[in-house]
Amino acid sequence: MRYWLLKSEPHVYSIDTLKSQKVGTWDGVRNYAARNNLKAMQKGDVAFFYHSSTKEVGIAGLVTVVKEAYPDPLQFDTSSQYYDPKSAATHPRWCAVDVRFKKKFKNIIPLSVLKSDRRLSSMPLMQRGSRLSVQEVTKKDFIYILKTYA
DNA sequence: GCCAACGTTGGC
DNA sequence: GCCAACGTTGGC
Repeated sequence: MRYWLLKSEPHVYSIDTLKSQKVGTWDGVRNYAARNNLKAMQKGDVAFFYHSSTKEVGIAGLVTVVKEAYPDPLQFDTSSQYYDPKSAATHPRWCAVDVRFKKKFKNIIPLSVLKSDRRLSSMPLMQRGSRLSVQEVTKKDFIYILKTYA
């Protein structure tokens, strides 16, 4: 079992949206490193739902992976902003996973709080310029964050 | 295959 | 809105 962090801009897709859907599709990832992480996710893995580019930047809650990587339908949808003309149906370039809502924290765990915790300084999230939207989190860091801040 | 230009991400 | 970081594109 592995642990992850999934970034989303809440005005596009928020934890509240997922909560009302119960199960949602994590699609639109168009970065190879992030995609490779999506592919590595397994059913039952747990991930932080992270809100980016918003007033309250930070970890909003928890999700579980319910469907492992499959071709992201949006890459073939010419009306989607995620359409990729270079992706062939026979060799899809991008993938999506399905996640189930697990928990919304009472309060978002702010990025600023995580950054001020020296124990977490090695997390990719803390590195300047780290833009990866799908990151792996070590078990140790994941449990520590849950216990300490959630 | 190099590398400059350009685009995007995302915190602040 | 600024700007640093970094991925992608495309000319050569």
